[in-house]
Amino acid sequence: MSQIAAPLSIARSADTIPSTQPLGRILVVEDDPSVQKALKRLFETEGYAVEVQANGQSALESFQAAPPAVIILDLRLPKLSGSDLCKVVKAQSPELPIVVLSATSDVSDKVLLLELGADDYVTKPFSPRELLARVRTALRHTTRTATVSMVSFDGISVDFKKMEVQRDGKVVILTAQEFKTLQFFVQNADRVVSRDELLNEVWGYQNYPSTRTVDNHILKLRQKLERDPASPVHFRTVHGMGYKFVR
Amino acid sequence: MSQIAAPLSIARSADTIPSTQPLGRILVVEDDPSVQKALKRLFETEGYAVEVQANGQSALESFQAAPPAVIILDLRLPKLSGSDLCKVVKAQSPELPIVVLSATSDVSDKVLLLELGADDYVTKPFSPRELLARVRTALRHTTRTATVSMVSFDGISVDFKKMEVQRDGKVVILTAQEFKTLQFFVQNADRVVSRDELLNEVWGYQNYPSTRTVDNHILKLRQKLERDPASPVHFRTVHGMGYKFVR
DNA sequence: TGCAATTGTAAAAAGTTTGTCAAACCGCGC
DNA sequence: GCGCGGTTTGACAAACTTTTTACAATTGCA
Repeated sequence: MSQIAAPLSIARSADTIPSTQPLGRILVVEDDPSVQKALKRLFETEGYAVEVQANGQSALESFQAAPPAVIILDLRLPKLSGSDLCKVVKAQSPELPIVVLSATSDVSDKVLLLELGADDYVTKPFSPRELLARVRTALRHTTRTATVSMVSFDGISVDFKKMEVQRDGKVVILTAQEFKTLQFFVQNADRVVSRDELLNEVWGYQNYPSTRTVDNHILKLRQKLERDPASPVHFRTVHGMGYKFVR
Repeated sequence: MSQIAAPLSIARSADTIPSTQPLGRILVVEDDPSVQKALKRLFETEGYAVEVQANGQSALESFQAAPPAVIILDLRLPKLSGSDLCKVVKAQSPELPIVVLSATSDVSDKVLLLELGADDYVTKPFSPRELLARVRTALRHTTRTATVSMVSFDGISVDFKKMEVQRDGKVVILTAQEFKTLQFFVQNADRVVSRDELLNEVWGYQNYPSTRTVDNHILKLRQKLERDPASPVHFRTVHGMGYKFVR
């Protein structure tokens, strides 16, 4: 494991707008400008939206204005210490994952982190990939759907664990995005959802494809799941509003 | 890199009682009150039932009255030392996983622990998430390993005890990593697992190879086990999501 | 009825993810 | 230090998905 900061990802250039999956917004709280810069670049190349705050006070304000998906937190901070910030945030949003960056000496006490409510920690110097992996794990965790793992209606059954859909006993293959869309619809059955809401919830804050994209996905879902795609029963259009899923 | 993490989860609040089935009861044996409190909170927010005992003697009594699903054990304990407790428990219930919290990362200590019968250990500055991960792994381990030590399908037989795989009666040699990967797949048959999950579960918490590594191992498994590696039946790709093992 | 806005549809274009191979790397016993 | 398996990485092609685009069909309303 000889990780040096150098050749992490050459694949995507740092300044192209990442058009990848719905990752989240990351709040980096760090006062050292060079670390700031490195972290910002690291996460941005991976497709996250990054906000950097240099001190605890401003970080707290930022968090309260718009909570991010994860916080990466240096423990040594001016104005409001990392541990205090951690406590405040955890009191307000227990589910928000916090990854602490610390110098080895800071964590002489294992109690500290637990009490703070931090979810994970990485000691400096850390490998970029390690930090990424931890952030991803942290995200996956909170995002984990603790809801039902199967639904069925009208001869269609959806198994969220297997990520498999069957119609009349035959497996129907859905793409990742189609599956996610279906999942959202199932979880929001009988409610009218706007295209914008779908884009936000299914596609994520990062990507803003044109709203026509949504229509196309609905089209595919209808073709694959409706008995008569021309007159859909489950994936209904609500003209001028959006769509409504009915079991 | 795409995370499957669509932001559509229903977050579970920390203080609501989880309405899902109980994950299991954890016995925490720890004398430091602040660590007690922190551990209790940590596991309870994750949906476990937690019982705390401050010394070895009372822990032993509690264990005998009602064995928990896992024991988390601090080695330094009053009345009855952690290592003694460990021995007694393992003599009575060899299957009960014990995760030891140890103060030092001393190697001889680790050997000792494993001799005691502990299943895993976490050394001093540990991240909460890491501890959680180990507890989960420990739990999964007993529930599966206890039931199956052999599987066979489609002319392939896997013997977990002997660490041997045969295809059509002939021994197929797998490397350590390949075997672990296979084992994980077998234990999670029919479920879609992401590359990140594989990295975490099979490669472990401290290793962070690139996700390309996973693909290569899948490739090897296919070459060694599938009848037609070009169109795999058992090690299926689920595009955009990960892989799914089907018997 | 007619008009403007909205939605359906299919196919092309753009973009991403995965399969595969060869080379680099790492730890270990000689 | 040297070679040896096993493991990881990087590159590129192939497979597959998603987005865009263009046009047709439908809807709601004056």
